[in-house]
Amino acid sequence: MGNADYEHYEQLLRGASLRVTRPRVAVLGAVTENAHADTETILGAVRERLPDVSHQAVYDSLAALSAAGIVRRIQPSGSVARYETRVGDNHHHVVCRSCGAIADVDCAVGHAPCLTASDDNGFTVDEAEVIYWGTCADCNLSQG
Amino acid sequence: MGNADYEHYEQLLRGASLRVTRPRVAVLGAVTENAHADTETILGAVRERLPDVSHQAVYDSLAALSAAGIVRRIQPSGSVARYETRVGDNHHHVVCRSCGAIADVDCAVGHAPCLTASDDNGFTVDEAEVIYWGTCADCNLSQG
DNA sequence: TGCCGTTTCTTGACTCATTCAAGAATTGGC
DNA sequence: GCCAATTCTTGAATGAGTCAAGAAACGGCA
Repeated sequence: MGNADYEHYEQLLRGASLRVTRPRVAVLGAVTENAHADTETILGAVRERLPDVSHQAVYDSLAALSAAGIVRRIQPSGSVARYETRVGDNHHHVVCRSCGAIADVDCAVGHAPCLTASDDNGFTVDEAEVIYWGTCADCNLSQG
Repeated sequence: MGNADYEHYEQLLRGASLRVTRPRVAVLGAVTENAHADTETILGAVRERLPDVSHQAVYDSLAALSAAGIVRRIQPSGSVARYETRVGDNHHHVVCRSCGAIADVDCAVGHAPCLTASDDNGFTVDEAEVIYWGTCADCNLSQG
């Protein structure tokens, strides 16, 4: 994580009116460099830089960053929480049923007809989340 | 749960080559009568009928029914597992961010263009799951 | 209808991601 | 630099879900 990165992360935090703390900057860096990583992986990555951060600080940072919309939290059924910094472009995810691998997918139709916010059952919808389930290339191979 | 119901559930189980046990029939009845209920609610409903079922039997039954495709398990981020018997019609769900309420939604475009199984990033996709996030009517009212 | 192997259920312990709580340290406005 | 507010550390607690071993129930077969 170079100095330019640090300044970029600091900007993102300040832009969201969040205090710039070392754990938060490190968490943001770790999520950027480890798309779709779970909390434990992020904790490990953060500790390479700040060996003494508590797991709670990482949980708190992830919660603050998620609430601010700087990172996005995803949690497919049966998985622990995972995080990514690609936000605001309404992309979706493919999840491997076999090994849990996750990859990004742009909406096949571009402007997301399924995803139009509408009024259903009295609900006011503001977001649509799509998860594609299947098998990744590696698992396809190893299973014949 | 009348006798006709019982026979219907029994048929479903046998049709999937599952043994017909009292816990399974009761679980299937409970899920049918409590769409989108979580495991604890289902356990409660089952115990009205079979006061001594173990929670493990309910977990096992739900797993067997899910694996057989008789019930569908859904688990929006931040929620515990929930179950429904409406299967095979590729419908989706709206989830209230405020109270967690869930309602069914048919795909707006009918034949689900976003949901076409395709080959992305080397993944073989076999299912697409859509969750709409928003606020339910009750929560809209109480929040102004 | 009764027997037997297999599956399922009961009981109870256990896991582990996540949350809670209290006090210490850090941040940033003044 | 100072101070109030926020965030971090430490350590315990929560709770959905899983694991394991033995008992009971299911259903194919005689």
